[in-house]
Amino acid sequence: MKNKVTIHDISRALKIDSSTVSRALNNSSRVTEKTKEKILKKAKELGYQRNLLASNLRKNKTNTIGVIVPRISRHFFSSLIAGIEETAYNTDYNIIICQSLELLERETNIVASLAANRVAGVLMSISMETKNYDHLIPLQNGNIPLVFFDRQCNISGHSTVLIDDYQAGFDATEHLIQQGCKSIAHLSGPQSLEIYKNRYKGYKAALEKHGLDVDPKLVISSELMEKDGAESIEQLLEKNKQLDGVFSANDIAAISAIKHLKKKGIEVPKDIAIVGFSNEPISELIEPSLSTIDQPGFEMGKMAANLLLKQINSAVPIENETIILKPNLIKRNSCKYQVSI
Amino acid sequence: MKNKVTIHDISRALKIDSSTVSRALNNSSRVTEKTKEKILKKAKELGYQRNLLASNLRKNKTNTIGVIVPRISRHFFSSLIAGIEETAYNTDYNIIICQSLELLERETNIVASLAANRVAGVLMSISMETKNYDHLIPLQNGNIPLVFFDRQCNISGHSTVLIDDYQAGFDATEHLIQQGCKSIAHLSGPQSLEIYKNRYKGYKAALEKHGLDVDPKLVISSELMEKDGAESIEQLLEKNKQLDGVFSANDIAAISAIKHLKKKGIEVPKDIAIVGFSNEPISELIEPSLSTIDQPGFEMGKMAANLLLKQINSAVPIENETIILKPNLIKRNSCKYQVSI
DNA sequence: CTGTTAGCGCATTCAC
DNA sequence: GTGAATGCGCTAACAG
Repeated sequence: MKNKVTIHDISRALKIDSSTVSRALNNSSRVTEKTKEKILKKAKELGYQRNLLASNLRKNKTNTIGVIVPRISRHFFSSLIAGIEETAYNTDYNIIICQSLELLERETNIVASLAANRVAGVLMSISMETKNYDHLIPLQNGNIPLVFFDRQCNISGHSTVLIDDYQAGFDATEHLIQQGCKSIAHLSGPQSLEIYKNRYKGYKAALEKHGLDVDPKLVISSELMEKDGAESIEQLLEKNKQLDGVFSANDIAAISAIKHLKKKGIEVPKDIAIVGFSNEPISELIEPSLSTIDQPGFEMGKMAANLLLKQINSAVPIENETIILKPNLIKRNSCKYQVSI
Repeated sequence: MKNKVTIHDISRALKIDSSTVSRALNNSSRVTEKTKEKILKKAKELGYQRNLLASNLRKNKTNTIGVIVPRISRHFFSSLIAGIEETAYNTDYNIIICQSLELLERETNIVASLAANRVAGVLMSISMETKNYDHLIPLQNGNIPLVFFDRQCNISGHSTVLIDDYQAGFDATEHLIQQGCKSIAHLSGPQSLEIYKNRYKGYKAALEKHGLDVDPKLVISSELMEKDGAESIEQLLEKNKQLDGVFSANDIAAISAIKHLKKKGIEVPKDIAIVGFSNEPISELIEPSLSTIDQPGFEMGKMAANLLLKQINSAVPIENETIILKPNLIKRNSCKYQVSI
């Protein structure tokens, strides 16, 4: 049986005008408690359910925010989404989740779809493929606020939440140095993305601080996918006589590299420490000696959502903010096959 | 600058009635190719963007499906969501993601909200707290199709996608037996949920098949949260002189139990094998000996979404289906601290 | 405080 | 094939 109960039904049943019913249902102060009660009672009796579509159309705003991530199933992003959902739930917003899969074409379609759905705002982490931002125009046209997270975007006019990648790179590398590593390699990502540039800068800075050379043979850039980790570590071993530590700019490549080493049973002169990002609860178990630098995904999600809500709820355009979160180095003991950040 | 371009604007500009514009934009066959072209051109020129809110209100249906999971950040669910998103994207649907956090109250609110938003359908995995299903009535009232996944629900009239939990429990237990374990404990979940009942049944069946006793002292039910794993393993060690293997009904508890054992440096007479669900890419690294039973989350998401779409797109109510996916036991060598399923 | 009026933007009847 | 009229369900403006 279809639910066709509208405010008019309860208006008719009570001989009260539908506008008053609407007001009562919205808990307006300009309705007597008595009539409010009567209306609410009748509404429940008839099984009334507000049609938010109509309400949103009339008000020309929705209670939905769009979220675009490269890949939902990566733990950093899923915990980030959890953070967004948490604050959205508390403020009566829904979230629409979309994944770009690092593809510009998908990102373009998604943006258009979100704009057509008149979302109240958009939170996004741009794809690796994205080099210019024409596809974001529909949001601009629709006057839809946009907040970036994790991956920085070179266009002005938008708030951003980032992790201090420089610091993360620095901390990770310094940690390896403190464990006695001298010859430390770096698996880096596409230099078109700020996050990888900054992690690399942190790596360099830590080496320099401790008087170690920055050897180009020790740095390999890739897309940091599954296959890249194994390939890169292989190359590194070939090219370098000595290799004490590896700082990986993400977890996927780090894990792949470790798997590769384990599979080949490679014993290198010194322990290898590999550092990438991961806040998997499970990661602790990999090695008792594991050190990690946690990316605060959940926190970041909450902050990004709050930033966006501020924009949504302010009548006038407000100043953009950039929030930089500190990564969290969790040190453990030795440094064999460490997976971290 | 606000995007206020409606079909009326392009109607006015072209001196063609808005209804024709609407038809053209919907690619109706009852519009000349010529006028269609003119209209599409003008639409692009003016930067027209269809207002899906209005369209949906008029058609009384949306292009959005709601997804309710206990917790987004658990890998099984996030990869499941990725599967749902994939098929949704390909069929021009959006997905609204909500997490119940295993709380009935939240689940209730979420259901009401989705109903109010007139989603086209709902995919859900009920929370552990959910014992009856009154809170699903809004969906029924709204005639909104509902498909369950992962966790079975004892009400009829809905399609379901499940993993063969009996088989998973059986496989995991038999694997432990084959590794030489005789005294195998089981960390089970709330017996109100079918999945845990069935995993337990599989456990029992495997023991019986191999002529081993089913000892009640070896079975502990809990909510399988972080704290439960450690507590349960502690209790098991206290109560049992011998303990060769443990089959854990989920990964959270299993990981917690392993951590606890490692922390206390407990050496038990024989190896302990702990089996829980996890398809983390990282899990392989925990122990070279790790065996896992993968839950096909992505696949399940796709299947569930397809089932729902079938319901949504059929004019008449269609027969319910139950799809049972096989778990995937990936055997590795020894059986020390195994985390799987 | 409550009722009246008038749309939000679109799609779907009907006519012609 | 196209136009004119109508209303999806709700809220906001204005009266009173």
